[in-house]
Amino acid sequence: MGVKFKDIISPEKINLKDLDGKIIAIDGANTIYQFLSSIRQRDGTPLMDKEGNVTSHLSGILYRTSSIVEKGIKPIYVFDGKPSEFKGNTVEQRREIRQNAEKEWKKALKEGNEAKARKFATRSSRMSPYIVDSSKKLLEFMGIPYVQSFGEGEAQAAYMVRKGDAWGVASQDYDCLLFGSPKIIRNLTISGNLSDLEYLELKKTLSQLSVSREQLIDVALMVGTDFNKGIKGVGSKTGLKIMKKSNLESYLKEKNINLDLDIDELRNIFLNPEINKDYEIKWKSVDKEGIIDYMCVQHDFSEERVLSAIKKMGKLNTTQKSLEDWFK
DNA sequence: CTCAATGA
DNA sequence: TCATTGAGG
Repeated sequence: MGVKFKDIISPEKINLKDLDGKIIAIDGANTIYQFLSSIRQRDGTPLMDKEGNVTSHLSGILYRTSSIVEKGIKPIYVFDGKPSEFKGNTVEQRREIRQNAEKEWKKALKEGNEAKARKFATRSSRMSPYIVDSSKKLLEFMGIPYVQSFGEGEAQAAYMVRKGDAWGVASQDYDCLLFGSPKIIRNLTISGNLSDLEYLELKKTLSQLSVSREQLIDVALMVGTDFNKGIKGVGSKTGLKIMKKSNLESYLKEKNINLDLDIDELRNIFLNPEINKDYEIKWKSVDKEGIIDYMCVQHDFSEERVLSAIKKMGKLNTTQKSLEDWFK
């Protein structure tokens, strides 16, 4: 879910056109999870091929990626590696929520309550190895590069932006700020064409809040992150106030609160994450035969629609080819 | 979520 | 051109 910073963040509204020509590192886990949650029938059933394999994520990746490529964006997907040992509680909690949601979904289906069914189905989405593997496979056919992180994908993506390999990170999670991504895009959708696109700069955000990145991380630790529970009764606004007149250690001491975790170790998750520096970014031309076999033959997608998506990918290939030709 | 058809 | 709607797999 990420840290709850919504109330203290003031994003800029931007247009898709503003991203023309930009390399965007896409938070794969975040994006795919959203596809799995939202691409469903009215009763909550996900899209599936004839064999019953879920295909919602493939639909989302194919159509959104081809559309943003058509708009001039050069995407790189970034996948999560091993979850941090601190994430254990969060992982466990999410599994419970998922399992409960699945029960409620089936119950609502029996009752014939479509709205309720969909609501719970949305929450039952799960990232299986199949989901990740099939996503990577599709990206390979599409010629879209992806990077495998060692740990958190957001940390890897942030590194890539700092290094200049990408212009910004696309993710819904504010965690990217904590990981130090200089630029963040939220709501990178194709329907959110009009004005929903949000743009955040780390520098601007910090100066608006009058804190350092280190202080913002401490605010997050008070509010609660995927890696720790946080302090009861402290939200982002309160946390910010505390940080401005005190600091985390003093506050904990003053209120006699024990976080039960090594604070410096928590800070290090954001400040010194393990990064995969051995990656290659290259956009290739679409494997038209491969993509049609994979999507249409193996997963029952409409050939007409897949072909139209392939067509949109053309923008990327021509730029890439002309560049390659130039250096030959 | 995105597509494509539809009608304003 | 734009908003709406049902289907997609």
